[in-house]
Amino acid sequence: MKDITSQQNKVLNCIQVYIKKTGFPPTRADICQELGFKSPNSAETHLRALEKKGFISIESGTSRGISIINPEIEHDGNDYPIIGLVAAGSPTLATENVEKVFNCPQGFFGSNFDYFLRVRGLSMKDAGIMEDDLIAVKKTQDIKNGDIVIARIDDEVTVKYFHRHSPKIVHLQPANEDFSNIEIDLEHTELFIEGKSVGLIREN
Amino acid sequence: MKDITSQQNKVLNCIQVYIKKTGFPPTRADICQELGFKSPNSAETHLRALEKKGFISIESGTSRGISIINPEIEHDGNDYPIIGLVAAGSPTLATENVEKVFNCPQGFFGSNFDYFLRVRGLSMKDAGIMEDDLIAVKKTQDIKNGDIVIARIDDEVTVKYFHRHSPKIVHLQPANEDFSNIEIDLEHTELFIEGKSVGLIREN
DNA sequence: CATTATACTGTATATATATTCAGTATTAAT
DNA sequence: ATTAATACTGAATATATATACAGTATAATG
Repeated sequence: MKDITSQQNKVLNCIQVYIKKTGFPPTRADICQELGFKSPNSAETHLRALEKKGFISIESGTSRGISIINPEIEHDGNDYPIIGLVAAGSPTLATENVEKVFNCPQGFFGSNFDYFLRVRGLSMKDAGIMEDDLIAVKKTQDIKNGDIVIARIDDEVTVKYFHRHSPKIVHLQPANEDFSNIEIDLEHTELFIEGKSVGLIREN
Repeated sequence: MKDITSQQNKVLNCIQVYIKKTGFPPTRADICQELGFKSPNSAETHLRALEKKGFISIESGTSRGISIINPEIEHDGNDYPIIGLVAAGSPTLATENVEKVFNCPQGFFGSNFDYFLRVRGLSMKDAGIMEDDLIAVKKTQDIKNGDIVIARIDDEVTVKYFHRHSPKIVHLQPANEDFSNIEIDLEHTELFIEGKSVGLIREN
């Protein structure tokens, strides 16, 4: 993510606060009023800069068409997004990945979590994780050996047991004898941990 | 919370999905397009009804000024008892069997259900049902072959696949090769079906 | 039976809003 | 030294949008 100037950061914060307060994004004029600008073009240019740098997206010709990209995931109450476990690509909250939202009380699973991941394949079947199950994923890097993690290698996302063999070697173990262990040398391969599983839901 | 009609519910869902997808609320026209209405006034009247009933708030004179009001968390109809799968005895709702209650939105699993059953043992592990999982049980006698049923033989309660071989012979099949099939001759043994599994929750 | 709520179509319009254009000024980079 | 990015004011405008008004029709209610 690119650099952001202090003024642009003010605008970004302003947008976030406005959405939190009202439930919908601000207009150019709203931003001007919040930050004391006198011309809507002040807001416009900041918005275009933020868009160019990838912090927001602006829907052209659409009123209040601002949306924040990759925000801290805020579950506005109790709706959690369900994200399809696509073969390639990060399971981000990019809109095209959100299957639907699922209403779930806070603290449903002991730990808090950020989204649901729809499971594809049977590589974790011996851990009781079946096709189409919903894994409650908590975005965290705090992983212990034996945790079930959502890992990304390049653009491939998988759910596996996490085992650190040595500072540089990590094993991603399936729970299905038909699948083989993945050994990762962190020296040569980039491993990104999206988070870990803190719960599971199955709809029959 | 007041009653909501099915059409109003569609509109409310439409708003939620739209916000989740785009980051901002829909216009009247957007709702019309999503739901197939031909007049913006169709959306308008539904919105006013939803506002009157307290599901949304509408900022007057403001484009996309719709925000969803978080309903009071209803503990009335949404607390389901968790019942321990005891080795002996029927999993009745007698208070002494209720571990605790679990708050869960209505319609959480497609079908309605009556209580949660805490799983003991691994006899259904190949069906992805592990120790300590919570099975959502619907009390019903409407069982098809292949359903996962909660069955009681004398005072023994088990969770198994249901297979009717003949009018008098029922097989209760585990999903674990370490356990053996149970064949029941209804002529000589009494089999009571407590209900069937319609969902599953796992807390890690 | 009259009334109210629901559930729409269709038209019209004031205004809310995005967006472009024309400037000015400062700072960082090439 | 010149370009590019930042950081604004101010005015103008096409259009996106809320919203009122005029109808039609059905079901529920008292």
